[in-house]
Amino acid sequence: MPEEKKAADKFTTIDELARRRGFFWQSNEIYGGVAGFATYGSLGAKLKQNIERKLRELFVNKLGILEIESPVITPSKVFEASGHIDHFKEPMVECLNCKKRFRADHLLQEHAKIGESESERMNLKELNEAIERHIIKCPECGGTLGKPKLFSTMFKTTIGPYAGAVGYGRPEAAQGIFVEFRRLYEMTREKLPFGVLQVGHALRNEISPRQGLIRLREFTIIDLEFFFDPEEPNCFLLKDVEKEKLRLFLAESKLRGSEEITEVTIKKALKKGYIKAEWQAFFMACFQKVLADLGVPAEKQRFIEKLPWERAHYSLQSFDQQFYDERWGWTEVSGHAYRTDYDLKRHMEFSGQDMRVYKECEEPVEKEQLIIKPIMAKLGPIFKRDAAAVAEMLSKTDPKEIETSLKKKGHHMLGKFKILPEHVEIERQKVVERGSRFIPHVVEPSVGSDRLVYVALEYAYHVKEGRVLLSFPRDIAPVQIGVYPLVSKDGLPEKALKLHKRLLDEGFMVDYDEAGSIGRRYARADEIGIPLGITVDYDTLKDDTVTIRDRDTWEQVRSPIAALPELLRRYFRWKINFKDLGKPFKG
RNA sequence: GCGGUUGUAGUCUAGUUUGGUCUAGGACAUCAGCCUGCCACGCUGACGACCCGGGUUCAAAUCCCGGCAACCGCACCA
Repeated sequence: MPEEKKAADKFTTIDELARRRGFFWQSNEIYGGVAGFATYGSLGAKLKQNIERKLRELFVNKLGILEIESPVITPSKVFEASGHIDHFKEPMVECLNCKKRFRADHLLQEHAKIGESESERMNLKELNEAIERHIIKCPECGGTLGKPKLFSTMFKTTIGPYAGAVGYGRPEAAQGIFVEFRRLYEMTREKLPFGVLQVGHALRNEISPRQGLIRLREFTIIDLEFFFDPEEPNCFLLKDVEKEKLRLFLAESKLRGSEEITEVTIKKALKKGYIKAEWQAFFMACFQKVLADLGVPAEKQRFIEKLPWERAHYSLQSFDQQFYDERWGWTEVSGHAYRTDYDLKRHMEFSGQDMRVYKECEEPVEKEQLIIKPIMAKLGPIFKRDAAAVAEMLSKTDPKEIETSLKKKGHHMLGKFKILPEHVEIERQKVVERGSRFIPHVVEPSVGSDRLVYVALEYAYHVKEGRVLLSFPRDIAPVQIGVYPLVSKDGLPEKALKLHKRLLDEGFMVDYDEAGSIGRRYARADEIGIPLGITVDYDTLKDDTVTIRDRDTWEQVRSPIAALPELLRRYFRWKINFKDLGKPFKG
């Protein structure tokens, strides 16, 4: 905009631009709005779609990852299994005097020497009793503490008319993938490794969301769950990325209080054990590329390793991908967690469904198996009604243990039951093992779509000669082409409208504008990041050629209309550059 | 949630201290028209605002209370 506000920071400037030009704004403004919700306007919605499309192109199209779409509302059982109900809430106490709030369990750990695992298992009543017993006062002012209460950051609801049917808005899209694992695995024709992607809304009832698109209560999450065999953890795509460098901010540096960045190739990061899973390293490289393609240079990116107590309950190792933000410093865009078999294992326990996969051995292994068979004809008369239970116990005990015991002592005690050699038949059987069952491991890259939109905006924002440009990479620009008559008379608008229609018909996102001077229209277009401007002038009427203008350099070339569709298609697929679009032209 | 600051058209803002000449002023944007022959030209006109709800007062954008929201700190951020 005309006067440049030196004082305003980039975030404020972008926020204002976004509202004015219709990228996004706060929802429900007419009622005052509530923090943490945003509505995208047509430009923002398109930008977001384009960014998501790029991710799909990379992961779904090129890497063959499956995409699914599952519901936001999820029965509570799912989050009991996933551990979110236990972990997505915090017991808080408020000081009755100074009103400051504290984590109840943290206070007990610090002031009552109660261990972390113990304090975390306590319910509110126990916490309250423990606080009273240890006479814990407010660490700030010494005031009396109120009763602890839980603050859940999941949105709770009831499903249907029954209050007992509790559901939650999902805080991540991942669980929608884990619960469908069996079917998805069948869809890959039972082959590992494979990945599943989901793009969708997630809900987190943040205590105090600020920062616009960066922290929303309802947002779009892109979760990618990649399943692999922990015994074959090698990433067969690693060679494509192993020479790429990552900037790591390792936990060990953090613990030392250092800000040291370890810049290493993927290969070295794995060799040195900085990153534990190859696939995780691979996806980290992918996301570094994604951010680079959105305009964030490598030196404005880093991966920060989470300290053990900062990690989610399901994670063995986590990195957060951060970009440098002028307002807030290093800000997370994506998280990379090694979730191991945690989720599938839990769903297996809670649902009773088998989440294991079957793996054939390379060669069948012949094994001799020891089998202890109860002779019921003998057990019955001796143990009477306990006979069945004894047989059951026999089957659950390690046969080897029974055999040695019988050999050495002449009997084996099963609880109070004394088993003698004549009660059982010992058999050695040859069994051929053709395979085994195991729970796959998972690495998860997870990225906030809204944050990507913000990143793209922040890094596209430029000021040239006092005018604002959004220099979006050409493949994410919400509008690709502007078509303008040089002046709005002498048949130029008619000619330009025809061209506009034709380009729309070719599948491009095209704007038409004839209001105001040509310079004004270029400026308007630059401000919403339209990469190319096509102008119909008096020569167009004679020879059917038009000028094409580059948003970033303001240079122009001249080209015949007939050649445009093919040229433009190739331009937007990054096959050719601006200069290849036509002959140089001076207006 | 707490403390501080703040809330005027699409955007940025004047006015708020000291209530009344405020029928709320300006700039930019937008729209209509003229103009316009390649980078925000100019002219004419139009549209458009006191965050919401109470209170004090003859009178409230202005003072008071409550709510909501934003910004900055604290806390939270799986």
